Amino acid sequence: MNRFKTGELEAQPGTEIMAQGTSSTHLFTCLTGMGLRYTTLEDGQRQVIGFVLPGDFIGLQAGVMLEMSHSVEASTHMRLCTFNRSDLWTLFRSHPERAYDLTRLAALEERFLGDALAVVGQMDARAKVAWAFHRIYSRLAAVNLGAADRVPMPYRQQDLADALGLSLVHTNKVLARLRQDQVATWSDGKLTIHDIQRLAKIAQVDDQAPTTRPLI
Amino acid sequence: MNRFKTGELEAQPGTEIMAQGTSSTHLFTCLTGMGLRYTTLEDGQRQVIGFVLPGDFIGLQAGVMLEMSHSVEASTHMRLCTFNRSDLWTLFRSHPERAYDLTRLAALEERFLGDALAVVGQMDARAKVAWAFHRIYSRLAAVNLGAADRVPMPYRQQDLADALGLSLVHTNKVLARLRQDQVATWSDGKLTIHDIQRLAKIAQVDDQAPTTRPLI
DNA sequence: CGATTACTTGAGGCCTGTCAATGATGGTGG
DNA sequence: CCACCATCATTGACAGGCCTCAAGTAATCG
Repeated sequence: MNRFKTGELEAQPGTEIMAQGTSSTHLFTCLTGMGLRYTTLEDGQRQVIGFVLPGDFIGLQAGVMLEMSHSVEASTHMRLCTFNRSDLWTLFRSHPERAYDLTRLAALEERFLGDALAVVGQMDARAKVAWAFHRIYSRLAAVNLGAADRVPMPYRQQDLADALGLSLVHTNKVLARLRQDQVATWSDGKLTIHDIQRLAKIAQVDDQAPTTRPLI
Repeated sequence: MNRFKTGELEAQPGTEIMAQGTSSTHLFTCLTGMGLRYTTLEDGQRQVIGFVLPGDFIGLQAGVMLEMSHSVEASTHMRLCTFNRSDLWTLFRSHPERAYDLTRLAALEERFLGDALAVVGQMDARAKVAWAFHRIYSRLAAVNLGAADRVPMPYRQQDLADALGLSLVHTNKVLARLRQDQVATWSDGKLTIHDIQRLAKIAQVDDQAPTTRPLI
């Protein structure tokens, strides 16, 4: 895969890596750091589509369609591995197994989005926040980041609120309650899980082995 | 593409074509009829992930991952084109341009899901319903089904409610209001658009050219 | 040290969910 | 042919979860 790598890029916190509605000649893989995917509606409201973690591929849509449907922004300092979009077609011709991985990755993203949709559509605020915590925690654990019960979560409460379809104020109150109930604490960019069992129960997920992600 | 076709299948209304959490040796393309994709949560609540229309591919997840994250059900009588899952890998080796289409399709689904997430997360009930109407209408228009202002929509109000994260009762009241306001009427499985301009405005979408879908 | 950003907390109101009852339609069996 | 039942759509009443408004604290920065 390194044959297609064209270089590395550093992004500072707050930088917009890809912009909704635009194309891009480059695709990325996140090496270190964390970020956000989000769409902005016509009336200015923002929906956070997902969180970008190390190992994530960025810009598949720009690669195979011509336009990104969402923006990607760095929340922390990020190191990115860069590819040329034009090499993507070459990869499909000469490396079918890599192309297959890419498709699997797209299907995995689709699955994640489906899960998120179910959460945002059906769960109440407490369950939503618990689910987000569980997702962040297990995904970071899968790439060996953070300690046993403490992982980085360098976002703002507003980001979480926009991800879950909640207001900032209500999100804050739910966070306070989860903290009081000794389930999980999120402060200073760190998420600490106090009771993973109860968290999983509130979030309605069975706490099982994480799915492995193909690396691009 | 017909080289991979292994046959056709008929499904009656209410039939579960693929089940969440299971694998499948077959993949499908919807030829005629309409259906639903949905996930069922642990507590029994249902989230409709999307609507299956003629031309849609079914089972990509079962194809490249080993498990479906959602179920697919026929709402009307459906005619399906069937493929063998094992042929998928062959396709990647021998027909890279088809494999590319498949990936584009996956990326398109991801985009649709992202849109849906933004709608369910950010919009109020009236806008949600208007958006769903607009989506169904424009997607069906893209495949030349239905008349100028009237398209088939063979779902139940409960299906729409589960798609938008609303209760059945409230969905019904919003439908009544859209009808009274002469925006759109949905009854007897038919959706009639009275004022596409206002509908698009309520749904916060610019009424523009539909995106073309690669056919598998 | 004023300005900015992010987090916190309280009060009040509305959008939406829940409960409940009714009507409409179609299939089924006596 | 008509009770009987199941499914779906409709409507009203009421409650509650969540949003909005507002104010205050804390931390960072030029």
